Amino acid sequence: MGKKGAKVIATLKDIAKLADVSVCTVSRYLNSDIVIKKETEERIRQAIKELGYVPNVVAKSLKRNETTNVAVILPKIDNLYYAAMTAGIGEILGNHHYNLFIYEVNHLNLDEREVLQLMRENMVAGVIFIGLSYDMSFKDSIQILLDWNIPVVYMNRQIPYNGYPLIYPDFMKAGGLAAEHLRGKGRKRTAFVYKNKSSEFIQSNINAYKDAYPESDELIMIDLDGDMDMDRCVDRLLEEKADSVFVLSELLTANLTKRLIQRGVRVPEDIAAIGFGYSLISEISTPELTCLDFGDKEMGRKGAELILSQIHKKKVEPVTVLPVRLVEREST
Amino acid sequence: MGKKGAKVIATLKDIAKLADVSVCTVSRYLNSDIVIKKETEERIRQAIKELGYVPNVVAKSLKRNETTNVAVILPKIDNLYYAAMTAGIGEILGNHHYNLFIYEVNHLNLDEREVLQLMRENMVAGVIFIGLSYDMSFKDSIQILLDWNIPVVYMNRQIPYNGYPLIYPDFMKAGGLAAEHLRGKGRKRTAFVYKNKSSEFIQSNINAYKDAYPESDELIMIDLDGDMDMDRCVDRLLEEKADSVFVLSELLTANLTKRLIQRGVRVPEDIAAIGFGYSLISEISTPELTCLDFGDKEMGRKGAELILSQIHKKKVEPVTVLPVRLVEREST
DNA sequence: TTGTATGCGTTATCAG
DNA sequence: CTGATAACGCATACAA
Repeated sequence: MGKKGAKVIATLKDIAKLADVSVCTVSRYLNSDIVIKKETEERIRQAIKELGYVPNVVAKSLKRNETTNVAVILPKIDNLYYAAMTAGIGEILGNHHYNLFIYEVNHLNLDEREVLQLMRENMVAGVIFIGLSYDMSFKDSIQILLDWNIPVVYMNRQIPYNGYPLIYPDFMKAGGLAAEHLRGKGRKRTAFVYKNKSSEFIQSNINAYKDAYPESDELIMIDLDGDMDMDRCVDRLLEEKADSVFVLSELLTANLTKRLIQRGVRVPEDIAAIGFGYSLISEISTPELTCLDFGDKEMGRKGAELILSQIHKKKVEPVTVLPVRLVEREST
Repeated sequence: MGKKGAKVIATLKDIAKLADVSVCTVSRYLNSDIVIKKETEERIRQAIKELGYVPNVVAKSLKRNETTNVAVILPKIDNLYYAAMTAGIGEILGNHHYNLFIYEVNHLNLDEREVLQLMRENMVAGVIFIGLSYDMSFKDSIQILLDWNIPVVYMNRQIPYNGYPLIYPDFMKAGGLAAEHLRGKGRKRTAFVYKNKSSEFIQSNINAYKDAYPESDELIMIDLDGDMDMDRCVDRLLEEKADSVFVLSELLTANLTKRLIQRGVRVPEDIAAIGFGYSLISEISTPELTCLDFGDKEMGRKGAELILSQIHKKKVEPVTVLPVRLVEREST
């Protein structure tokens, strides 16, 4: 349609012919390492323009045995936190002219080994894993990528160093920030409310909390699993005469706060609420929620830098811990 | 380290040698079109296993002059709607063993032409654009992809057909659903509240509304731009004695509702609120918001199918309009 | 400063 | 049923 039927794709050879030089000279011009005579350069430039030449990075990748594609493997892309991390990753990658592959493992009907094999089949330059706190996925099988010399970054989970760089927010500090904040508000009977968290994750938060606020009462632990629904959770809070909740999820904080108010409990007067996570959820809630900002997007940026450094054969820190921030709002 | 120093990557040639067959036989075995003698097949299988062979899809792509990578170009990935669409796209692509590239154009410091060139450089099999309603990006420059024989789908915007398939929710129907709903609730003085929408978009919503509810009072139009902040918007609603608002954004609906309640207006008793968009925002809000579900994820799925069909040289509908659903909750 | 020749790993076209 | 051999588009060692 456009110009003259099916457009044929111009290659290096075509422009070499048109510019009356060798393929190799054109390649040199494009990758501009070596100097070229001004005159021939002009002919090449003309030919490129005339034929609308676009380089073929697939061929280049094959030849150079490397791509500029980085893969992100995550549990769920339509989740504000993972999306924010992904945005940060994409920003840095874009700045460095790298492309971003997304693999949402929930959708992929493949086992871990197959997903990892996909990475190598596609010759990705590096892989960033975004981990769920209650999910052990890939933690062990990742080794195979290292065997294949594919750089890896593991993001958002505090796990022991195991040969690939880790980057995660300072979850320990989070517990401490919450503790100090609630102490400042004169709260002593705090409940930990959570769902789908590993016991190590819970325990380390408890420790951080107690360290920062040793004179607090014994923590009331509420795991929202099967039997324990939101209403029973509220019952429990009232029975225990809790004066505050520390919820390990922003959405859970919003839902719990809403339920408390429906049940006639005043927030923060009767029970103060503070939650994990800083997105529009805590801002939309009524009352607006005091929450912990884990800097998801910044973590994405930093993680991308970690993967790029490795791709460029630079040494990187084994473990990067990012600062956490407490955002005070109405719910405390 | 792993096994024996730097692991060498096995190629077809290597397994051919080990299995004592020709390269081409191995290739045939892998792509299993033609039948192979049982015995040699077994030798090949053995060799593949022994050498841990993984195919190189970059080489394959070069040879076959096509990839299995689909690009999604969107304004912002850390946005619930676009993320939901992306999730739908990824689900279908994954099922068909296609990979998903993400290009967040806000981040890319490139002009449109360069972004499109990126698509061809990387030999993507197809491109899905996710459009903002107030953004004209790429609408015209897309033609160049068609010239290059790269299939395209344009998602989430109602624009005139221009040579590439369109898929979007039935925005017209949305206005109608809202109108019918408010009529059913006996509301007559409705305000349209919006921000960053094109005048065509506004106008077509007005038309849809009036068609479905002709006996309604004249609509009160409130554009939340520079001067018009949320508080002035509330003032205006009270002055005009509005009994309902139809907000063309879910987040805006949540914020407006919150502000109304802070100002002592009862929702829905004094003013009923209904908004565009169905995500956790409307569920978290107090009161929970009646809203219009545009089926973002499903649109993603359908869009992915559209691109796959084109890649496989099948004819596709020029325009696909997806149904919209009204979700009734507390705010009306 | 430029050209020739080779190969990256794969598929496809021939023969055998 | 199987095997040479030639591409695909590009980068590069080596010559000139």
